[in-house]
Amino acid sequence: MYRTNTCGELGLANAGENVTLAGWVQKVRNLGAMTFIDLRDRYGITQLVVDEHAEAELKEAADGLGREFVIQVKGRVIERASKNPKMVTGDIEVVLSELKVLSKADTPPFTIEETSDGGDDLRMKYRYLDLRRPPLQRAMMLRHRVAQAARRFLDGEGFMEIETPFLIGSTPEGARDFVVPSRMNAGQFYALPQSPQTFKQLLMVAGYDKYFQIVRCFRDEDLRADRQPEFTQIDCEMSFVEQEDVLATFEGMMRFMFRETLGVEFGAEPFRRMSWVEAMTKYGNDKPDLRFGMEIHELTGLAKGHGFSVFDDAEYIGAIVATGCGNYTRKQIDELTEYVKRPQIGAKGLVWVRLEEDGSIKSSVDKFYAPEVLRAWATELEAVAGDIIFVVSGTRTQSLRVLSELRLEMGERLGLRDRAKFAPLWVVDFPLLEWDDETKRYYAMHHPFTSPKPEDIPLLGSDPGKVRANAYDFVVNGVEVGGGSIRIFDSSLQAQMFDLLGFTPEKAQEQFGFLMNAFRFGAPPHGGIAFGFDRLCSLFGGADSIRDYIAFPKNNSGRDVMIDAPSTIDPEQLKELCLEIKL
RNA sequence: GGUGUGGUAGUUCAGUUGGUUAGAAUACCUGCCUGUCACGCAGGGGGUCGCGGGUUCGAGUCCCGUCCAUACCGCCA
Repeated sequence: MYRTNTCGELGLANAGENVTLAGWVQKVRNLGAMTFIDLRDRYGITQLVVDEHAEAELKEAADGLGREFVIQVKGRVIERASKNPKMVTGDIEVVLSELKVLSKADTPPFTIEETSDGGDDLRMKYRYLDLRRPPLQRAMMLRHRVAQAARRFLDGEGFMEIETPFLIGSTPEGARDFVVPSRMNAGQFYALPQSPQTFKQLLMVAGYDKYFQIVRCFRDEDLRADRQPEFTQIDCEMSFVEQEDVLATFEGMMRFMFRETLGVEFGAEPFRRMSWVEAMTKYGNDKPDLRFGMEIHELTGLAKGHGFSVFDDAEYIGAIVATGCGNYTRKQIDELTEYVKRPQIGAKGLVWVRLEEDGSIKSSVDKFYAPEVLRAWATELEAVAGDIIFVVSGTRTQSLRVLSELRLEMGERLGLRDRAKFAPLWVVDFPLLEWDDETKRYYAMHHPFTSPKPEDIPLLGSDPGKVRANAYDFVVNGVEVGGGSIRIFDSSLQAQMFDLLGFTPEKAQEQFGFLMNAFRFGAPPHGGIAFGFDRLCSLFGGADSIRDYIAFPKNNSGRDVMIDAPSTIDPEQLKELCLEIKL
């Protein structure tokens, strides 16, 4: 037996016991006649002591230890002479009688501590060392708990966990596929799934009316802090349901998971709902952060026609109110102006109106607007003395985007985006289609199997851009945590959708024939949702990046710097696959 | 594909207007130390200043190119 106890569990109650411990050497403190060793495993740290009574051999063994050596020790638990209240095991220590080195260790390239001295790149290269650190261990534990909570809830609701294949066919719609060459079918390729979408729909046809899977998905697109080429979804689908049934079920799941993993309760009120149009109009964004207000208001009517050509020529003029920021200095305003003028945001400028405490009004456009006009803006915006109004103009789309970014930045500056606070939201009534100017065609905003709202079906022929979908996103704190839809289960409606999306019947048959064929054999009405599991974990953990919640993530260029992948392959392998590389 | 930021000791960073032998902290090694827990004290070793080119009497520092990392934009049905 390698150990009788872990390094996190011994306390005063164990005093006097003879124990065997094993773990990694965190730190050796040699005081001359006595030596302290911090022994670490994933449960905690226990202090070992080699005292003045120790035999020379033991003393020597202790002095020969280095950081991260793996050792096994035997000794007796005693109450400490000087306790450490900062440690869980700080009341006791283990007086050693035996010490055995199980495995020596090179000096690690960075410190294995709560806060490491290593940079991101280095820690990624030695990920297995970084994973020894408490923050990463907490993250992995949180991920485990989130997964188990989801499984417990779904199992309790009668959902079955069913696996779907990773080697599937490529579909050109949507994100780029990762492809895998087939040796046995020379010249042909599998693709890795971007999601198990079509398979879960086939499972519905097969009669497994409540399915879920915590499943890896693959997308060959550029990375972000919250985007990895392989990521995990909690993928769910149900039959004989309408949108309300799906929302009710998964609102329940989210409440359960927040309660189980964080102890957060949301009260009896149902989660807030907002149409896509409302989200875009009031927040400039389809995933609004509702931890704070600061809604966008349109000023086009009030601000146009006063001789200020920037506004007079604009398609849209909109504003937000920063409460209590009327004392902003020129420097602070300039900073914000620079912020919104950055190329990623792309504002042309930022107009401000300050409502002074004495009732007067100052603005950057005083030349063009009389105080009464500015006061009318303030009334429209419900701004009061001490507030500042920021106004942005341009095209509607661009201005809303700028206002959205400005709102989030102001929320950040004013400390309104509290990580301990959670604002859940369903965004509903998404448009079914999105027009693309470049290719002059409609694309499915969600995916081509999303059903239109029944009352909007007549518009499919006349004004497809106006058709709303039975699609919904689950948003928390401005993060899109999940999304789904009620699917089309009627072959003729599906054919109409493919036609709208520019598929010829032959092309549709070629790519999605398996699904359409299946629908001919009795398809139940169905719908579902998928949650971004990594994002849920980072949301629960209060982090912006999902990388800390993935044991072995890829870096910004999609590389695994630890195993150095991707890499070239052997010419023999290429030959077997009938592939030739031309760069 | 694009924009910003960064690359100097094992590690995290500083390095002035271009100027003597490139520094600090930490880690590592040696010695001392009986209550440490960020142990302490004394000493020591450790550098292709990412790489390539250019300007200059002289480049870590300026210029050009390139590679790597990172955040974002495009992209992500």
